[in-house]
Amino acid sequence: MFDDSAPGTDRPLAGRATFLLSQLGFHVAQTFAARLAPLGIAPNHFGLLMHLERSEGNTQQQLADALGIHRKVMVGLLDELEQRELVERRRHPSDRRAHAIHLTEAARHLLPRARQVADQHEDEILTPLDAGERAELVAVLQRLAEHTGNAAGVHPGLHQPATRSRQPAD
Amino acid sequence: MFDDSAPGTDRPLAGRATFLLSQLGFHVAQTFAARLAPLGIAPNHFGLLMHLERSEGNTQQQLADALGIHRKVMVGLLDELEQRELVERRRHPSDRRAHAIHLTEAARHLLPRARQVADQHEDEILTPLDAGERAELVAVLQRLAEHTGNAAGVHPGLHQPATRSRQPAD
DNA sequence: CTGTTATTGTCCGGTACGGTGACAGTTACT
DNA sequence: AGTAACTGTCACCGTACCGGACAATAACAG
Repeated sequence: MFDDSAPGTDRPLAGRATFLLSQLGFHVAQTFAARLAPLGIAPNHFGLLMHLERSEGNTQQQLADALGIHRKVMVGLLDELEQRELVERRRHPSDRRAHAIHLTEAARHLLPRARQVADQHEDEILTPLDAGERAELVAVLQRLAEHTGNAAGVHPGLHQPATRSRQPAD
Repeated sequence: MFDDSAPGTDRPLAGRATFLLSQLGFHVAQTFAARLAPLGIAPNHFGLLMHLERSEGNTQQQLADALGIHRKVMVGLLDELEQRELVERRRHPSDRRAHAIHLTEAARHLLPRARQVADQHEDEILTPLDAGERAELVAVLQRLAEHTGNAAGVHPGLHQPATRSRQPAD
């Protein structure tokens, strides 16, 4: 595994923070998707549901803006969530061309479980670190994330297929 | 039943290390691909070229094993690199059915530039951190990466697009 | 009030990519 | 020799992304 540990000449990939971030980020996304799969949702669904919790009745356009994605992607996302009966497209009270998106009761039951999954996942990923190190890591990552210019809580890869159908076979 | 979820005040996504890792990892991959694009190669090409530097004359199968990908992916990767005249498929001295992969002179000229791009990229990403914090971050990330079980230096998303030149316009 | 323009949400088609199965050439084993 | 195993390649297929176009509705000018 640690074959290419050539010290000296050029820094190996595993010594670059950028590579580690990309590698870990990918792994985290993969495993989180696998953990979430039994609940019938993908990570992007989870993010959307969490956002919906605080923005009941918003239009699809508002949601798309908030998550930094295109309206078309929101259509697909909501289609999937609606099919799982986690959201409802109701009539918007003041704008009849828009939909007011609401969480269903099922979603309110699902969300705590999903959050628990996320907590377990986080705990597993951070196993090697103690509490202090975890807090410090989060603080550092937040500083880095802030510097990137990405809005807080907005995942730039939300348009991606969200790593679906990757059964926890590995 | 268990109303343990305080509505609206749960830990936001931006407070989870897993989300930050995924978000940052994606952003890093994106921007690195953009930075590497002018050189005519993608991040996975870069990783392969770096590996080839130390394993001249290996077969495609050996390379695929080392990078943790399938032989078929290696075919495509080498096709692209060969088209850019960065690698050569020579006759394997002892096994006539296999190819011996070698870097070209152009690749030896390109690699230092690519490494420089990677250094600049790393420096930009880590701008908010001082030298001590950077070293500590790398150390922590290495511990986490080791715990995931992924081989060091092997990017689990090597099969993914990761290659597309996403304009940093957004 | 009427007509024009902008917005919302949806659908459709082209395009590219990842993943799978089969295939020729070569080697290794009996 | 003859057969099994391996390497590298190709062709196929299902799927996801991206663009434009569209109906319905709203907002606004005159």
